Amino acid sequence: MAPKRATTPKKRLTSAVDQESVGDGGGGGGLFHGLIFFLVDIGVQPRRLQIWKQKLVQMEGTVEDQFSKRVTHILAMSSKALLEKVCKESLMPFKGSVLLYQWLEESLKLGEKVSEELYSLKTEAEGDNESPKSIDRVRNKSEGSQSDDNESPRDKKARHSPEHASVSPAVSNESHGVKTRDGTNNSGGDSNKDVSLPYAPPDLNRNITEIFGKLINIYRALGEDRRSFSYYKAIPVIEKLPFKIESVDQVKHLPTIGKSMQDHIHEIVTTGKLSKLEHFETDEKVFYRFLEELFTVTVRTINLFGEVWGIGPATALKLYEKGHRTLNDLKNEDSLTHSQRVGLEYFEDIKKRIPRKEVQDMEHLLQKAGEEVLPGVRDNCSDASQVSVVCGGSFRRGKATCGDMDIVITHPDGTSHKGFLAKYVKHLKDLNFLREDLIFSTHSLEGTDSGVDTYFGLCTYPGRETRHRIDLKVYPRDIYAFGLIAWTGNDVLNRRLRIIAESKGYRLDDTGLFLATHGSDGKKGARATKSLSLNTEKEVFDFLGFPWLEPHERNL
DNA sequence: GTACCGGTGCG
DNA sequence: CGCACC
DNA sequence: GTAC
Repeated sequence: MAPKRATTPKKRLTSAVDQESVGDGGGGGGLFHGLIFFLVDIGVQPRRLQIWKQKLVQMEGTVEDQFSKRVTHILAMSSKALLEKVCKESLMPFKGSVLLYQWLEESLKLGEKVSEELYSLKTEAEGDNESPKSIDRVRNKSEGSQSDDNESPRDKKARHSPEHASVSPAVSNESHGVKTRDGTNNSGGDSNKDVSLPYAPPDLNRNITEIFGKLINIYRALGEDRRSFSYYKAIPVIEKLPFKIESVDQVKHLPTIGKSMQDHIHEIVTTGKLSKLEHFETDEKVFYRFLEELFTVTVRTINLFGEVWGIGPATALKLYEKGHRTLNDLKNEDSLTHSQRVGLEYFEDIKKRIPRKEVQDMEHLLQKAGEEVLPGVRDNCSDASQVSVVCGGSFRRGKATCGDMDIVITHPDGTSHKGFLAKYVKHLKDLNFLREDLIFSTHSLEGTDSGVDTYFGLCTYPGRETRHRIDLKVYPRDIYAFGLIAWTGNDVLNRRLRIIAESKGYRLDDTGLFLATHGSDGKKGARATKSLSLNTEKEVFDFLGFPWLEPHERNL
């Protein structure tokens, strides 16, 4: 039954922090006496934020939860984060200081307020006289973290392929809602302004992130997911830095960068390489004394096997131990599942990236095919009802090439989606568009589960034979917004949204937003609790109190 | 010392 | 169940 | 490998 109506989340940021003033060994003193801070929480780990607030208050500063005239200092992780929180207009008349958090860190470290010069985010009076050296450098960062592909380190077989064509400015923005025949957006409608900003991925420090990227793969191949994940988290942190790292001191206090990574960074900036990585790449044995016995292995082979769709670290290792050494060997292996066989057969194809243009063509093809399977309400009625087919994933985020296609489907009438996928897949096979199946699951018919139907498979661009990975997801209209968000990503954003939801007492996933029922409610069978009803992406963002991001702004 | 991102299909 | 995937 |  109707779960308690959720009260809208409070807009307040975390309130004044527990003032349990910590002892603080030496008289921290009133370093920040008289200063009034507004902290932009975007892109800051909550824990970190909390610590900073605490410090500021300890040292007699004041922290405001809202941006106001009283504020003398704004601190932000980046200019982008800043603008998400404070609009440019209100910033212009602002006379105080706008600084990077690093200013605070340095000040805390040295025990005195360091010069604001180097940390200013202020864009001078606007218009003509641009800021001095202040910062144009900061303007574009965090934008193009070229975590090219899509998602987590887990998935997507970490193909480190180049998509470095930067971001295509021509972001097809589609609509966030359900497309209706006559082109009106019957839902997602959000701000339609298509701001094609001048992207310019900063990417100083590529020297470091590239090496860390390799370590991610290596550790994953060794089954050390945790460690791998640590590097994964560190990369975006480093990427966002507005300067090129030349000394370890500059990264000493960054989150996710601890002792070891500092050492690594030190070695990289001084010698240009990382001996640890060299070892991994050349020797192939030795390191991991404790694993040595088990893995008398070449990391490469395991890595390679693991790149086959359907084969993960465990299976890759098994296959290696069975004596296989090449992909060709695997073809004779009986134990492979159907999916793995398909993944193996089209190994090279699947790795190829798809040009944006082609994805767009295929999106149209898919939309058309959808309408053929499920003809919409004709007639003149303005409210035509038509199946909606949107390509999410990196495509929707505006990337120039895509590793695969994530198709999110729904129907405005709220019922016609049922049973649609099966017919749709059949039709697409008749069109010779879908070529091989990987996974096919349907729930909409039984009404069990949340009613999402899913298909994973391979498709081809009309007239060609190259296989591309494609996912089709059919959502009931009422939870469509959640599916669209989840499948548009990126994963960093998804996780941030989830965490925010949790902090507000909810659980968020691609099938909805639920009151965090504690423990009891099993989720099998018909869900006991229904998702809160939010019709558009915008509504979800708003509900969570997260600043709206256009799809192409979601490459966090 | 220990947790770290979560949920689902397949075999 | 464990493995793989998103 | 990092943070609690």
